[in-house]
Amino acid sequence: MLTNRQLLILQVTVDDFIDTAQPVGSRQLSKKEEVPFSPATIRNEMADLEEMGFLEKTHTSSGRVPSQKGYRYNVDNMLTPQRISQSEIKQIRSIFEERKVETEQIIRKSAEIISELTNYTSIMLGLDVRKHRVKRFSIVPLSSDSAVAIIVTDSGHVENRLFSIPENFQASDIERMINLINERLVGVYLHELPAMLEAVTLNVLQQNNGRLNHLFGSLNQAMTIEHEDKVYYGGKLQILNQPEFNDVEKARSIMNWMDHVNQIPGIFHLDKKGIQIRIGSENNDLAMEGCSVITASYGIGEEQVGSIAIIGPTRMDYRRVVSLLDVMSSDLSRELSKILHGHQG
Amino acid sequence: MLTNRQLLILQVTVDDFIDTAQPVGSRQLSKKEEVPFSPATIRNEMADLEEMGFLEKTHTSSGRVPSQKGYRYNVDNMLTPQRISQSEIKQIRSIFEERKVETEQIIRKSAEIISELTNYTSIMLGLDVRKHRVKRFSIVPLSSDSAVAIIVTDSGHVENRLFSIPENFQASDIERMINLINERLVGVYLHELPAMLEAVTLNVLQQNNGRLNHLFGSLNQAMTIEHEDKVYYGGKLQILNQPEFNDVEKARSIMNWMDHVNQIPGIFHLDKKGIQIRIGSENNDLAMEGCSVITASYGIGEEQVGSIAIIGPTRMDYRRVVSLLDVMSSDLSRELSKILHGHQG
DNA sequence: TATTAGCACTCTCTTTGAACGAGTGCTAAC
DNA sequence: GTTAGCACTCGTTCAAAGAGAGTGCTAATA
Repeated sequence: MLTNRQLLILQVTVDDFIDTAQPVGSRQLSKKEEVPFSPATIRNEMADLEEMGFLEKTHTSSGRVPSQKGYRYNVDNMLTPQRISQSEIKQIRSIFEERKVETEQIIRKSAEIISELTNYTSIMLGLDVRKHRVKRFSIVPLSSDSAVAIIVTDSGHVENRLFSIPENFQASDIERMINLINERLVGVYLHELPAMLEAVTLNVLQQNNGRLNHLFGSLNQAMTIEHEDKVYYGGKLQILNQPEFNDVEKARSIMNWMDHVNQIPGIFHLDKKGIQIRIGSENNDLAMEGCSVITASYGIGEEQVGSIAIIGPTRMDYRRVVSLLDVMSSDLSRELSKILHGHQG
Repeated sequence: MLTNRQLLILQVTVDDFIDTAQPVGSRQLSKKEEVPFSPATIRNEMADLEEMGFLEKTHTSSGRVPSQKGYRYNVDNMLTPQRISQSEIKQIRSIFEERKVETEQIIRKSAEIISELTNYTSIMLGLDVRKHRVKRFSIVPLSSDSAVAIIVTDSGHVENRLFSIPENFQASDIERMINLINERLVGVYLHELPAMLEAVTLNVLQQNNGRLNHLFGSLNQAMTIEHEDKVYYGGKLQILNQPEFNDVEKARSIMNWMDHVNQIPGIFHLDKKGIQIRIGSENNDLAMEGCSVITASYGIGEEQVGSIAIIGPTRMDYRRVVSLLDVMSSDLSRELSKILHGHQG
């Protein structure tokens, strides 16, 4: 479809614009070693590329700028991986150095480091607690009418909920409840928990334990509270360094988007494994006009447990970011498998 | 010190500038009903006020703008409380309507609402967990070499820490440990916990329980991890609406300040009760040049347990914010006392 | 004596137009 | 097929000019 020369010119134009943020002119391009053509030739090719929709002009006599389609083509067909230097790999590995067992710490630090390496803002989704399994359930009464339910998962995560105790229940009732739940619900996935709890409640009712029924009812209510995904940001303000966000209005809308990113379906809950790139309007959000999001997922074995996102202008260094995310996600997968399988096994 | 007329002119100038963000001129002032003087008179008075340091000019022939000293004087001597409308009070009360028992929810919502009411950014410090008391301590082993320690406080807050189990310890050892700790440390303040745990460890050692000693050592280590204050933001982007933050550089530095506010001593850990106002450089931070912070503390009984901060430009509506914070903090104090005393009693 | 009107002056902001530079499209020459 | 040349377009920068808002000072006024 594109001639080799067009390919070259598109590539160099995109690279140059990513680098300088300035529209690329034909004269300027022809000065580069990689481009052994005269400005006039380049102009002709650029005109063709523009006609095909890969390049755009900001005004009649300006240089060219890659269009969204141009970036897309570049990303799909011309993206050679960038070599990640040893020192950068070392920096990534340093995340796991401290023998941290707390996955939250690891994720937090990962977000920081990937942001430092890319100079873009990163957002990481915390491990999806709903995929953890119940290890131990317990209840601590606080007063005569309230108690806190605690669930420890096999990964060491602790969830807790306050719930109220109906009148006339005593410690012994609660003791029985704890036992009932631990008997039946250990090993259950957290996302199955509300349903399973419901089932246990029903069972209790059938066995004529009518008394306990109220207690279970109250607990059920507390447990159904939705869990909001926890997100960790790295270099939240990096995005403001990009010249395209020099406008406060633009900056505000992107910051706002970032603050609500966990409520946006499809950003993190990827169906596909691996790395995904959304350019400009592909994000389906006006606030993200001019922004690209690159997401990578990592997992334990075949199961995908989390994802990383990098936010930048469409004029983003896709090559570098993709390569870095590649290293990062596979390292994360490996290390988390070690840590969590250790616990599970 | 100031004549009544000067006082009036200062007041009106401050109010007008707070409202419009434009330098206030003599002609403009003389048009107002409250100011029955000619522009020339006003000019004379303004010149005097400038000489005294209460007003400033942005350039030789501009109108006047309150100086930091001007705001300070206004705040200290001329701040009449603003009446808070019934509907606003209703809005504040709505925080407590849902019979939430989870203090975190209450604080989160408070941050939102105070920000909505003021149109400034709010920051709230979560209840200081170190002032809670241990209600129950427990340990859940995750694998042969790790376990999670869980502390439930009298307020229903749950703290947890992963720690590693040295070799050759069994469930029975851990059982003994839990019992030892629960025997001695229930009722202890969380901030005393590390020291108390240390004491228990020593005691264990003296009683020739040398074996358990290692286990305690590992736990101690995990428990000393510093607790970072949890902060909740309301309307984080409100500050960007203010014209003084139209500059991205300025916006970045204030956002950065906000992100690290919990590491700044003296913002939240007030010694004084009540409402405090820091204007511009009184915040001791270059990033906060041109910003004011108003903090209010709330508490349970005599004990101060948390605080609210409102961030805005120095050109902030002090009158309104102070009045709102007043209502808010006393409401919070009252409701939290109800909830937490309920548990403690 | 306190207040005000009048006036010259200052400074910012906006508009205007000219000069400049970078880039384009087209045509003709290579 | 490629390139040199040329007229043209558009954005940017700069200086000058004018408008507008405000000031300080002085003299007139109540």
